[in-house]
Order: sequence, then C-alpha cells, then structure tokens
Amino acid sequence: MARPKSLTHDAIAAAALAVCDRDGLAALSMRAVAAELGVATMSLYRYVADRGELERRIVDRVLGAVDLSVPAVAPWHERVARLADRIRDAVGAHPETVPLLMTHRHASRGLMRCAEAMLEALDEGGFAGARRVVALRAIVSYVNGALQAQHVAPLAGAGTDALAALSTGEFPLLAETARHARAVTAEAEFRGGLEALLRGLATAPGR
Amino acid sequence: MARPKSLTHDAIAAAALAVCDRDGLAALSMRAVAAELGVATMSLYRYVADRGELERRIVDRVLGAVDLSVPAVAPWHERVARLADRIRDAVGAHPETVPLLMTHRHASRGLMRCAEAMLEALDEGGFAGARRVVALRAIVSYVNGALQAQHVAPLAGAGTDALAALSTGEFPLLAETARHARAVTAEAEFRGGLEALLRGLATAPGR
DNA sequence: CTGTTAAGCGTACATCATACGCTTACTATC
DNA sequence: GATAGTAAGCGTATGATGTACGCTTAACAG
Repeated sequence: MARPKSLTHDAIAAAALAVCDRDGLAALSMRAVAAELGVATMSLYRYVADRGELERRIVDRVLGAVDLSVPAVAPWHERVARLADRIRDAVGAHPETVPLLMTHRHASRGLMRCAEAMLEALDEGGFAGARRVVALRAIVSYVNGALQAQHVAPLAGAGTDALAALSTGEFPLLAETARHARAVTAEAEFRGGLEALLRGLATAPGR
Repeated sequence: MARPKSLTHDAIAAAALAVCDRDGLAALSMRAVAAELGVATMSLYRYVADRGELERRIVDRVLGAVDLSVPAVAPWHERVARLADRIRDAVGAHPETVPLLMTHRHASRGLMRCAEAMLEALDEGGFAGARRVVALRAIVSYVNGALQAQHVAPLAGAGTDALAALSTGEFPLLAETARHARAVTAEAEFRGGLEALLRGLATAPGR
C-alpha cells in the first residue's frame, strides 16, 4: 500500500561503477551517481545509508564478478593461482576501484566468495587449523598488495623510469633493479610472487 | 632580502601526523593542520602544493622513521624479515596513516630507503636481474597488504567474530577457519606469511 | 474515488580544498 | 637609522561535497 521502489541496489552499484570506470574514482560522488541514474541526489539515500555503503556495494560488485569456476581436479596450488588470476582479471576490468577494494574489502560478501573458494583449494592441500588461517591471510594480503602495486605504481610506469634514471646516488641497488624491471611483465610479476608464496606455504617450517 | 619562512616541511609533516594520531585520518584537513601549527590555512600552501603533497609528506615521515640498522651478518632472509618487522613497528606506531601508505607509498623517499635496504639483503642472497625485481615487488606487496589487513580487518577483530558466528551457511570453510583465527597472533600471522614468501623466493622454480 | 504510505526530491548547511590578491614583516642597501 | 623590495602570511570568496530535514507525489488498497 505504498509507492514502489524505482531503483535496485544492483542498478545503483552498476551506475556507481560506471561513473568510476568512465570518469575516475575522484569523480565518484552521490551527485554523479544520482545523475547517472536520472534521479535526484537525495533519492539515493532511500537505498544506501551513506557514501560508505555505496563504496562497499561497488567493491562487492567487482569482487562478486570474479569467475570462481576453476577445475577442482588441479593441484591445490594451481587452483589457488588460477583463482588469484581470476581476481586479478576482475579487478583489472575496473582499475579505478582499487583504492576502494583496499578500504572496503573486509565487509564484502564478494570477497567471502573468493575466500571460500581459496579455502576449498587449501583444504584439499591439507591445510587446517592455524596453518590454514595463516595461509589464507597471506594469500589475501599478497593479492591485495600486488593488485594495488600494479595499479598505483606499475613496473612499466613512470616511477620505474624515474628510479632507473637516478643511476648513481644514494640508492644504487634500487636504481639497478629498476633497470631490470622492463624485462618483467605485470603478469610475470604477479605470478612469480604468488607462486613463491604458495611454494613457501607448502613447506611448513617447524614440522 | 625577504621575509624568512617560519615553518619547515618537517614541522608540517609532524603536525599533520599529530592530527592523524590524535583525531584520526578523517580529521586530517588543511585547516586542522594549520590550526595545529598556529597559522592560517592558506599559509600551508607556501610549503605544499596541495593536500596530496601533505599526505605524501606524512607517509614519508612514517616510513622515514623505520630503523634500518639490522645486522648485516645474518642470513639474507632473516635480514629481510627483520626489516619487515621494523616497517611493521613504524607503521604500527601510526595506524591511522595506513590508508595513506597504500595510496602514496610509491612517491616516498622513505620507502626507497627501505627498498634499498631490502635489496642489499636480497643481493647478498644471490638475487639478481629479473628475479630480484620479482622478489622485491613480492615482498613489498606482501608487507603492504599484510599491514593493511592487520589494521582494516585484524584477525582479532569483529569481522572474524562475525565470520565465526555464521556457523552453518554458504561459507562453511570460511566460518571454520575464522574459528581458528583466535589462536593466531598478529605477529605470528605477519611472520608466518612473510617467511613462507621468503622460503618460496629462495627456491626458484625453473632453474 | 479516496486516503495512506513510502518514494522522490528541493533546500539548506557545514565542511572541504583552494584561487586570488592584499597586508605585513623582514632584510639588504643606503 | 631610514627605506624599499620581496616573499611570507593570510582574509575572503568560490564551488564541490555529504547529508539532515521535511515537503510533494505517485501508486495501490479500500
């Protein structure tokens, strides 16, 4: 016995993501999202409590789009790597949202989906108890850090050039290392670190 | 032949950091920092180009305070772990700045100091060329991700409790894993993941 | 047709970063 | 010591932001 809603949470998240993709994260505002939907600014507040919730819904949409259908038959570390690649793909499709992912990932059902899939692989790999906790957190930490590094300071970016340029100086090793950075693709970087982590997780120390 | 400056970049960064520490990152504003220093808001713009530069100086101050004096005689992986612990200490002293670290770390001389120190250890460990690039980036990614995870979603926090509470449901492994999280201290988590990564980096795959 | 209810939204406000240009304090020169 | 030149300091103004508050309106139940 009331006026029906004209928007959905899904449409709002899609509109917000569209604004980010098109105009950048800095352009994300309640006004911009409302305009994108063709409604007044304050109408959004019938659907989200505040800007924070809007951001959380963006994150959830990006992470919810991760394709988790990896073959369950592969060895566990390969499954985890495959899942991480899928996350990388999903985030790569919306690079502007990376800072939001960093801030809001914890309150996201989308991340929980990914975590559960990771845990299935880890479980199969024999991880249990505290060891599984550490493994999951390490993987999530690495993936998050790597995604952010790739977006905010890509190896093939201006920062690397700047480092390589200060050939002599107070950071000799850093400069020399930067000069080798061009030989490393973003994918090799991501995979290399991840696989190292997984190899290390496989070889427990005190057992 | 002009009026001398009454502030220094250092004093500004210190004041900004003080605001963050005392009132939280959300309270960080040009006005708040100016008030902290006892000057007018616009006076700050004689020293920093914009708010972004202010934030970068905060990051630089936090990272510049990292104690890099670790014994050079220890095995390389232990040196790296020690350095990472020092970074963790420095960031832990200013937890409110974590989101800034994530956004601005790349343009920070403070991070370059840390990176150079890490590279010294890696060099000693025989890392060179592209392999050294991958190793450094992986370590930096992990440390960043782990620090952020620790502050935005600590294992000993409400998020873990919430996960553990949804005992039955769509995320059974996640819930069960959360229930084991209390047995893992923040330090064990950080160390566990880092040492796994370093172990994995030590064992190169295709060689 | 009409009344009830929640959706939609116009207005207002506090706060933010910051552009612009005036005022002021210091110092170098005489 | 007086004075002029210069950059520091800052007052004011502008446009953007998130969002509180309460009015308007559309849709459905009766």
